[in-house]
Amino acid sequence: MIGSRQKDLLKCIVEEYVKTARPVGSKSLCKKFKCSSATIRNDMMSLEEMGYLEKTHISSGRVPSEAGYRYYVDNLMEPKKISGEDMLKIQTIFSNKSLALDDAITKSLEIVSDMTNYTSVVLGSKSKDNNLQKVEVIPISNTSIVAIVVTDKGHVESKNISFEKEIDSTELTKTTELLNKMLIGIPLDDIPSKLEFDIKPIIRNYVKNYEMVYNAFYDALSNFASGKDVRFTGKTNILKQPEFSAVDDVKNIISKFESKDVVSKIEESADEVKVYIGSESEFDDNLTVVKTKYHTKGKDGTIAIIGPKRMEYDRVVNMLEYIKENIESRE
Amino acid sequence: MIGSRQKDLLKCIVEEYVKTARPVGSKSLCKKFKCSSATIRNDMMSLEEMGYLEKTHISSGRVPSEAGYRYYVDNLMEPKKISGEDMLKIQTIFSNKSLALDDAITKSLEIVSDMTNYTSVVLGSKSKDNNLQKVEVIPISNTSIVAIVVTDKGHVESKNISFEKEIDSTELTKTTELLNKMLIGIPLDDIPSKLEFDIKPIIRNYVKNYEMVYNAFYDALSNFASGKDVRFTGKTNILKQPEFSAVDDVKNIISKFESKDVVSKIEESADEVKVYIGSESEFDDNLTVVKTKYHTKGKDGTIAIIGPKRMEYDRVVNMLEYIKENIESRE
DNA sequence: TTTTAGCAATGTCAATATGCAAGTGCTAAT
DNA sequence: ATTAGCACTTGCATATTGACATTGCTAAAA
Repeated sequence: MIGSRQKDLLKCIVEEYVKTARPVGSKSLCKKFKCSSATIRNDMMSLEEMGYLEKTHISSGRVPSEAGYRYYVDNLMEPKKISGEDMLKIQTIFSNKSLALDDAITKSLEIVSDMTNYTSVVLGSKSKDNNLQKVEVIPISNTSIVAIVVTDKGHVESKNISFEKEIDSTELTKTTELLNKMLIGIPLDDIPSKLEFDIKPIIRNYVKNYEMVYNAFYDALSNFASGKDVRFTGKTNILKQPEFSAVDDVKNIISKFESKDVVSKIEESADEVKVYIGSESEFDDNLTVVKTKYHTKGKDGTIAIIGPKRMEYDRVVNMLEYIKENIESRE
Repeated sequence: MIGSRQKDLLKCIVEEYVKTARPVGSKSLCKKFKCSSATIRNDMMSLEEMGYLEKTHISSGRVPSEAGYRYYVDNLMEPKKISGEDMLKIQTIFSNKSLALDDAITKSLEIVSDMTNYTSVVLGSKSKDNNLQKVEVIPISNTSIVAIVVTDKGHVESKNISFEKEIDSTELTKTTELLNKMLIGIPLDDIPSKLEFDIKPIIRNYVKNYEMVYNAFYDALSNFASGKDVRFTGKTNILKQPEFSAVDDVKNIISKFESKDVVSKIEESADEVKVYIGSESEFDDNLTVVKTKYHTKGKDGTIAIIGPKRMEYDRVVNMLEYIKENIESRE
């Protein structure tokens, strides 16, 4: 079992390493623990045997292992009160009522990125719990229109639709009316099937060229249902961290940020703030992702901070909690 | 003056260096020019004195200088017919009429990115020559609405607007009607001043709480006028090029791609395909930007390819020309 | 039983040396 | 105008070295 002084020691080593990015030697901890370096070394050895510490090479100081960070986050870390100044900045953003919630979230995470030098991500799911509020059609020319779809949560998507042949405007109006009559209030997810099974049979009967019109709307509406929206801030911040001084690492991380499946890797289902260290992150073994789901009337989403494993866990966790609170308490 | 064999030599050196990324030595060119390495060296020396070649160090082979590339592009490069296969891919995209032009452009540049391993950019200006077609207002709740603005070219922008107090729906309708009556057909650029000087005096008289409503619309509409839309493809492609093997270069380039003023650096005013080498690019001394403005009925924009100075100029220029043609000939 | 002092062992890191390969500039001969 | 020959310069990859940090172990001390 891990002893009490060993816990203190592990905590010290993690925090020291987070601060300096250099392996921590036994000598440097003598004063703090009022004992000799040999004693520290003995404890270090135990901690290493338990898997909490590692050496970069045989005669280096110790560095926390993934398990070490894990233990630190779960058992040792003390909540670090977010500074008054930082708190104020974030609060100011959220109390500015004229700022749309989405923008407030993005802005607050920009601040966190700046303060921490990590990368932050906002991931909003558009379709969650959204019902169709209105379909609008605006004619642009004889052969093209813009279809606009609005949900009851205020999300808007538009699609330019071009037709092969000239389109009759009364046909369009009819179709639009029909769509509005039958689809208002329907959850976005249900729309594709509703279109196929309820609308299609009707439209076929009283709109000529119905296929052309129907296909266009089908495209526009079902596209909308699946949209996800990812916003990174400070993508390059993380590259400033000293652990990423090798070209390949840098390229690797950047290309992971650009990759298509970023959404699935970041999306979070837990309601509390959770910490995924290294391999736990499913993202990159050298990175830690701290994230949480937020939940508002209008929208669910994920906010996340991405940094090196050597991260200021206490600070980041608290900031994220604070932002989550601000998001959710803003009615 | 630059002699005829020297021109051939410069051409060879550029093309060889583009292919191999290694300084070109005199010996390697003997066979091709049917003379000894010493002769080549003499010519190389002249070319160096004229500023077209450089050495990386005193005993290395030669590398084209910026002026060398410039001369190559302006005088030596032969148009390299784009391969039938590549041509087909691009044509297929553009002939698919159901794909919106915007998407076709993006897709075709994705292909170019893949084929060349450079980075491509599409930059569309939203406001250019766009006139307001319609303003729509959709109520979401008692205190919030979505304002939707559509232009005659089919661009759509929406903005969520929250009000401090409950909003009267007839007030909104009145305002919307007024806006539509007075603004339809007006170029987007002129809208902010029109709002301020023509609309404000009227609205003040017959809408109570007019300030709240006015400000919200002012925000939404003037924001719209200034939007630009940038889409990168293959941001990390360029990092695969061997010249970017130093961490700092990589970080530097990535942060330039992320920076806010990317638009102004990429935007092009010339109608032909133009090549900006190194410092000419105003972007980064180690990069070349090949770009052109395209012009369609609906929209102007810029397409660009970003690569190392050591770029396959002939190939890239031709591809861009081909895509430009495809864009513009698609009525 | 726990802690400590002392010491050999082992690794990093930076500076220095060494040899090889590539390619040049110059000179004198063709 | 071209060429052959040669001394010279540099990069690069590979060892060599010494200074330094830190460890593990052992045996003595608390």
